[in-house]
Amino acid sequence: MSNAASLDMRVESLPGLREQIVERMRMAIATGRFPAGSRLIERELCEMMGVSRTSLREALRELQADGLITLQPNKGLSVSVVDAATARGIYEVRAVLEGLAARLFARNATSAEMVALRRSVDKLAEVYSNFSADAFILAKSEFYDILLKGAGNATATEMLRRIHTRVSQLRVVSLSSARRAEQSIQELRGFLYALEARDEDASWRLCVQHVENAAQAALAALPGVDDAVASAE
Amino acid sequence: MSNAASLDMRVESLPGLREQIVERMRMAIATGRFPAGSRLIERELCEMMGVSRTSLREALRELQADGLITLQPNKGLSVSVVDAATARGIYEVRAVLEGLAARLFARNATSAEMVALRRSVDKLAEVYSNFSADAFILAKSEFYDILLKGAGNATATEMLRRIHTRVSQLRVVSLSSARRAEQSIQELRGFLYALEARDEDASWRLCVQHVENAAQAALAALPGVDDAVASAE
DNA sequence: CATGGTTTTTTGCCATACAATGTGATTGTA
DNA sequence: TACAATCACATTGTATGGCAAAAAACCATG
Repeated sequence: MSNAASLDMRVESLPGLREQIVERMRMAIATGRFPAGSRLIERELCEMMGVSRTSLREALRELQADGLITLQPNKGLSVSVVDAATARGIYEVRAVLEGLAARLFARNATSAEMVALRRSVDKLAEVYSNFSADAFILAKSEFYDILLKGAGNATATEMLRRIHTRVSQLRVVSLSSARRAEQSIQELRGFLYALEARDEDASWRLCVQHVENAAQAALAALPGVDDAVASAE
Repeated sequence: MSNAASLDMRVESLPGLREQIVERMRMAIATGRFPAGSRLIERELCEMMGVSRTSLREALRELQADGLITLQPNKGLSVSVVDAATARGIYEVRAVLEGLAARLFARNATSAEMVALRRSVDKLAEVYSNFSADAFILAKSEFYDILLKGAGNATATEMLRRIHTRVSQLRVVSLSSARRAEQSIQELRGFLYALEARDEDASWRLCVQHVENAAQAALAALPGVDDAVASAE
């Protein structure tokens, strides 16, 4: 993101209060500040963030559209709870959308983007060796940014962005077993190989497989109602 | 929908003003009442529908989240325009999501749902013969309702619901060539056959193929900036 | 006809109000 | 005590009016 590819000299449109609210709420939910199932009272949120109900409610509509919060008419909002079935469904969708992105990247990406992606994977492996959960998440996120940009499908990108927030809700970051992380990187290397060969079918297959593996690892940790789930990315 | 499967005796949650607004706006955009690219002024919409700005703006956030309208900060809202590239992207996403639904239906659907789907296809073919565009659209929509319900993935269903609205914007209903409609039904029959055989891979393949064919037919009609695009479903 | 300033329109955000509904407490009663 | 009716309160849903800031439209002047 911070390299040559971004020539857009825009002043990076100022936040806009509503967007700030959405972002802060998103973060608060993703990080567990508002646990799943907890109720959200408008007045409290207003005071908490120092904004008017008008703006807050508009922001809440967006979060609601993302499926991040649930509204029961005349009763109120609560943070959506994600049961095992829903989680599986989300991973299924994610698999095909990322698979699509993979196929499109293999088809459309410029060689510059291909190089960027390779660097990104290298970085990911490097970060993995000296073990920093935050850095790993960040690197992974960068990887996806490049992949999606190269794929060039705005709709898919947008949908994955939304899903990502919901997955973060599960992944109360703890990077799971180092076992899975290592396997994950292995998978990505194979994936990258297929992309560089411009092999659409293999790219698709490996990407879907990668997400399915992640899903399996994540879901295995989920059913226990008692404790948080680990990141299996 | 109107058969035994629906035992929910709820009073079908009363509309709620905001939802009404969303629905009417959705309809207005889908039917071309507000053409793509046209600007939307809040005050006008308020007067037009007889609601307050508060409610209206909340509704607009939902439409915005659906990608149906576009907001330029401090400038205003306009109905999103769908260029050829975007349209292709939407069809790509739709293909994989429906493909996923197909696979899941083949895997999970009850035999009752399977029967219902078959009936739905029969109806579709019947409606086709006596040529009623509205009835065709309706039957098709019913077909998808059954498919998605049987697939049992709420996330995918929700995403397809959104996409559907955007596609409707293109499909200024005219049912395209009877040629394509006939082929479409043929494809559906093959698709149904795969589903009934519980063949997940074939179901996937045929479903994706079906959407890609529809996309090709639709996109072929699109590039002409001059006139509306036909339905190639 | 360009240019620079002024008016108008429109959005973005806010405070407040009030009806309807849901919720919990209190009281009345068996 | 147990239970039912009632009342008070909290919360949402919607409406109104207002004001600052940005953009657009307009206009006057060089």
